[in-house]
Amino acid sequence: MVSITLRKNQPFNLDLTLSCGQVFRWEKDGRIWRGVVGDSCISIQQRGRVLSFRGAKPEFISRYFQLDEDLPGILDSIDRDPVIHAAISRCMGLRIIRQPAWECLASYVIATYANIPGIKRRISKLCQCYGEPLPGPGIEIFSFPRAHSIAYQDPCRISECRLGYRAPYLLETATMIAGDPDWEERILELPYEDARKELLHLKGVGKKVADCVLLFAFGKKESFPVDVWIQRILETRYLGTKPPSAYDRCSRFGRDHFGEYAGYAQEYLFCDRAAITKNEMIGNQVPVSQPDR
DNA sequence: CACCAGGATGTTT
DNA sequence: AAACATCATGGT
Repeated sequence: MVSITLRKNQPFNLDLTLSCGQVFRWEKDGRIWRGVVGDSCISIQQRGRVLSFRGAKPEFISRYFQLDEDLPGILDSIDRDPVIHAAISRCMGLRIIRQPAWECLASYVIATYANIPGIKRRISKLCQCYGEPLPGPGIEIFSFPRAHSIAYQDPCRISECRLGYRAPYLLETATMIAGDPDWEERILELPYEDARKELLHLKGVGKKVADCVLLFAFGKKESFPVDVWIQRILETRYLGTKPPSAYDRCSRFGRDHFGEYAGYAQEYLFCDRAAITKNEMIGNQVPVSQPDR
């Protein structure tokens, strides 16, 4: 058991960070969260400013949860209207996790047009079918499968994972990635727009999935993914429902309105989506200037 | 039982 | 460019 003591000016909320739907392989067991990152089975709990964990070194934990990022500074920079202000205060301590790139990519290809419990179940099954058993006590725990395992191993078992129409997308993208070992380094070095174009070549990767991968795996914090919830929030609280709001309009608005850390704003809005969309009070809309491009 | 979900793709206007 | 149908599955 190892511990990290968070600095006073470094807010962190483990529960929100692991439960808000950015990662899909963590389960809470009492006070303890258990999950797999890379080849490590990790258990971790938070008591106030103390993080206690097994299965990983402090540096690994710190990088995974991005504890070195200046969260107060980031939140201050995106705190530009009453809606995001309320979300920030309700979700204080939520951090964006630095995910392994392939796991993030594959997960969000699978995640399209499904709800979070269903996504978690499918990913769990995918790990059972194609992952490798990890050393540990008790029940068998599997790593997230490598791309070449999914691409070249028992394609019949894919049906067990109940991916539906996403299965061929995952198989094709896994094949592409398995044959392109340098893809992660290459994309990492590209700026947001260019990296996005690269990802969009992959099957099952559209704008939203690409933006999620850029935000959650490649550290592009200006990325502003727009799913149905974010679109709903923008329509009801920011942009109104005038034109059928296209993806590009919403995403560009997010980056223009919230700035270089728009991705954090997106994640706080998503985390607070239930509260934001509950009161359908008209007149609660944020007055914003919309540059029409 | 309806309706929806961290959408992408291919086709038609 | 924008609207549309379609896709498979499970949650609520």
